[in-house]
Amino acid sequence: MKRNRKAITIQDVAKAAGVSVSTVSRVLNNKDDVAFDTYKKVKQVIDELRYSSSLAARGMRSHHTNVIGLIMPDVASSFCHVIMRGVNRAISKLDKDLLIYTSGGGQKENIALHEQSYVALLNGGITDGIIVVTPTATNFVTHAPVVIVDPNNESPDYPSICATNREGALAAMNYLTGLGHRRIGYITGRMELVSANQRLQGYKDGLTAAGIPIDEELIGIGDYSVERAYQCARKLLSLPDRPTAIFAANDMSALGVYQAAKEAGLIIPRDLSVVGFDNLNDSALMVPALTTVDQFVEEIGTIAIEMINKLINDEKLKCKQHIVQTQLVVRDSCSPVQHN
Amino acid sequence: MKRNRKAITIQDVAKAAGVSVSTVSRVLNNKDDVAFDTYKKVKQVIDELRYSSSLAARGMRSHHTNVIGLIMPDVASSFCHVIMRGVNRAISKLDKDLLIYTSGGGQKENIALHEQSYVALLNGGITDGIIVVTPTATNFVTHAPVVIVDPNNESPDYPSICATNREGALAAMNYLTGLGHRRIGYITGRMELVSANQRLQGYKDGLTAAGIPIDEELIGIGDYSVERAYQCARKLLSLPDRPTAIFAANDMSALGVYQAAKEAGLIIPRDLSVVGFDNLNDSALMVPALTTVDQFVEEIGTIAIEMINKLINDEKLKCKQHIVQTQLVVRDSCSPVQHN
DNA sequence: CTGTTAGCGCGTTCAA
DNA sequence: TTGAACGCGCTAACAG
Repeated sequence: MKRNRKAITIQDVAKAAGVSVSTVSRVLNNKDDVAFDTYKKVKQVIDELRYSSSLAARGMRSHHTNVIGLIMPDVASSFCHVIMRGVNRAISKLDKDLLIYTSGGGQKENIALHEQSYVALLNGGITDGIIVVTPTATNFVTHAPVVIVDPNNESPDYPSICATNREGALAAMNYLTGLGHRRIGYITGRMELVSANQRLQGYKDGLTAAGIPIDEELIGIGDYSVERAYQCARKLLSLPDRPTAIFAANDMSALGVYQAAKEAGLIIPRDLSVVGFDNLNDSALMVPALTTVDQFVEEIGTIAIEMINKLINDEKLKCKQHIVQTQLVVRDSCSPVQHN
Repeated sequence: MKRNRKAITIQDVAKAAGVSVSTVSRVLNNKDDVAFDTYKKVKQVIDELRYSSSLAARGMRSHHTNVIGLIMPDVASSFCHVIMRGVNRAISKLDKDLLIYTSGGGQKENIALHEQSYVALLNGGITDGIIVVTPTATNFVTHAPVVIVDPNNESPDYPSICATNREGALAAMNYLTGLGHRRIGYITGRMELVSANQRLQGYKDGLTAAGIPIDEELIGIGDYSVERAYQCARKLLSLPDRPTAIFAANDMSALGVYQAAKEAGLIIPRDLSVVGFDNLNDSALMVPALTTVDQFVEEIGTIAIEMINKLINDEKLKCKQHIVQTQLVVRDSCSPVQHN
């Protein structure tokens, strides 16, 4: 491999083709006022030199780059993967490119700063718009549009996408109470996010609807991670009057419950019913297959792209807050409550 | 939210602070030849205006950006996640930033083109160096350094990182043959990659070492995906003289085997032993916990960053091809062969 | 210590 | 239809 220390510029192409830089520029941008012969020749030289114009310079000059930025809280979670997949698929139909940044891996404190500095970074002429997923930061400095997936409670009203979290959680709870469960534990998500609050609300509403009083002891504060959920589940399962079912705020947390249950010698669903939220790929593969609330994460990614794209094109959004319907998916992780 | 259509530039800061742009630039880059008072004032104005310098312009001018690019084949696989995690962690200690691009989601044919266009894009002044993971493309045009994780067979000798795949696979095979297995199925990885070939070789060497002839019928061609592996496993398990053990080229493929086994009514490990490769988080959570070969993926990500960083600093690499040791991790998915 | 000047690579006028 | 000149936002060289 030859590592050409110097990049080839539009100038090199112009020289090699015997034309001026502006002509090359015209060819690059498919302007139609170029003689076909010139066009052909320049094209050929471009290929030969394997020239590719500099995103930096292009963006700086023309103030748009056809690149969309995506800022994710982490890379460990399936949720993020699926978002990425949706985003990626939608964008490939748009003839735009995608640049991703991850703010994870740092301290909680720094994440917000990272997020903010990254929207600034991406905005420095290399990105036309940015999608931020489950932000820790509440505010961003940007001159390009921003769309938020699952916004922070404190966020000003950026355009955003959210699922019907409360309704989904409620459906799950109705299912559980319908099976006869009355001691139902709950493990929350990252409570600074709108989604986590809505799901918790759905849990509470579900109890109320079934005439079951809310027992704060049955609510563990999680953060959408396996580890945290595992800790919460351990605590719940060691309660004197332990719950017969646990509703976890996302599938990862349900996985934590599985672990804790296994450790406690409890068989799911015989001894403990479990419901998750998200319906990512993993949930169908878990043993037993996890009953969960589908929030069509991939679709969320797709919609995010559509929204940001409209914003970039200065089109109006039909609604600033886009709502995605959730849906309960029943699998094998729940059973009627055992009386013995 | 106010969306300032016009970004604030270094000029605005200079004007507001009553100094020249170069002074602002000095402050930004922490040059030490600035009077403390001036420094303080400029800093303050920067904060007030919430100014953040443009990566594009900066990169174009100074020819380095402190940003490293990462190009990944997909986002669906845990492998990629873990790589990202390792990369992310290593980079946070370096005071550099990371930009990720995913070439996945497209047709096989296009992936290579995507990869190539992306190294060109990232190289256009916005990235100091690039890491490419399991490339489909074999060649890249770039003036900045490139490091490859798990290179393509056809790749020219870019600096790269690879695990001791053959040795790891051999260890797994020795373990299986040690348990008495003689009909051992194998599901390959993406055969255009060095890793996949080496693992297959380890499988074959393992058989040979145990005096077992190689039966091509027992080798299914996978691609590191769950789906493909599932298909292969189905075929293997429906063989008249079906294998008593299946070695899958990665953990995802092992998951596919689990599915096929379940469908066929086979209990792991009683009726079928399974070994994977990678040891990603998932493998410990599978039921039964998967015996697999750890290839320290997170460490690979870390090393990739170290390598690209040296290259960026024009330091010499100790070795162009970095080798990471693999190690067999025994869990619950294998048992001695049953004679009945 | 600070300001002035000259580009980085590119797209976009405006003339020719 | 093409080319020359200008400026995007920034840093580095050189003056002062």
